[in-house]
Amino acid sequence: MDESGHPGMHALNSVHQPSQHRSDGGESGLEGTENGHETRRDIGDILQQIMTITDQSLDEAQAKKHALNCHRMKPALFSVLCEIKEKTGLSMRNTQEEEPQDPQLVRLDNMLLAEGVAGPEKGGGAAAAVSAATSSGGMSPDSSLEHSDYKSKLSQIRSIYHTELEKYEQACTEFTTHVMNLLREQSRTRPVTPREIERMVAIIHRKFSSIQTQLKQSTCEAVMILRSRFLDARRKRRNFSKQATEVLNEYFYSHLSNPYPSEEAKEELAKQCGITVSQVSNWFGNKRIRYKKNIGKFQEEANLYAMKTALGARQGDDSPHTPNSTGIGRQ
DNA sequence: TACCATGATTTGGA
DNA sequence: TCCAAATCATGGTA
Repeated sequence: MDESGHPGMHALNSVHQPSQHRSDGGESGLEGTENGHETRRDIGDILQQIMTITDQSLDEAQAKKHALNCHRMKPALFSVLCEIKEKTGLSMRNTQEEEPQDPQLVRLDNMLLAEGVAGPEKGGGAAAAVSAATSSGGMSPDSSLEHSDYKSKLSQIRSIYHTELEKYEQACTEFTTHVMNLLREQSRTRPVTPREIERMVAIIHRKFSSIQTQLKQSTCEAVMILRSRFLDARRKRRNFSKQATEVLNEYFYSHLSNPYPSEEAKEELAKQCGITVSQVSNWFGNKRIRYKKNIGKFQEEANLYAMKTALGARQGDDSPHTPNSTGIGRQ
């Protein structure tokens, strides 16, 4: 390989062949280095000063440091050291960079977003859980208290999550700034390349990111526990109100020949009873099968509602009820 | 506490 | 997807 082609070598070349770059013989730079001997003496001199700097008092050392910083050879030497360091360090560290995004973190982020813990505050998870509960036919007015409890607990989790996240982000920023300042300060006395600073920042971010992952994980667990408690609660059976049962029974017995309410009828009944369409479907399913199994037992109830229906029909001609029948069968 | 009532869920068929 | 049938799980009551 042609070493002279390496960018790091330009600095050295400029030391060895000053005449190529500076022909004016000015004060600064490398005038007077007609051969390599003087250059080598210069470098040896600098190295000697660096080696002895630890044996000196603070004041002396500061003065020496200043003198070194102002030395005409310093930029060139520094540049070469940086190049060498970059070259030797890269091969070892390249493997650590450009890590793909952790799939677990992606899952956690998605879940927190879906639950309404991360991202903009909205109905989110509470609404999702409630909708899951209602779609399977579970939300009665009684559960509104549980719902508000769920929402307030989720809100607490959200608040804690955001506070902690903010703390971590602030700590990360502060620590990064501190380290960067430290490295910049050190770069005056030792070769620290900008890429090295970037790498250090990336390392710090990775460390803080792993802490954030733990926070996200525990937040997800808390949401899951809360959610399972809420969904378990929905399984608790609550009897419908007397009025709701009456409305359903009225419809059932007045449509005994065909007790299969249409989707519209179910929606209307659900609205009247303060229950969901699924609950109406469940109720009719249970009622049909139980009536069919034991018509005798339900006869009294059937008569009662038939009477009610007849009374209603006599009071108003526009009665919504259809004529009664004794047998169940789909039409 | 046992028993019955009842709402919800599961399973299998059309 | 809707329904029947069976079953589960809980509420209410004697």
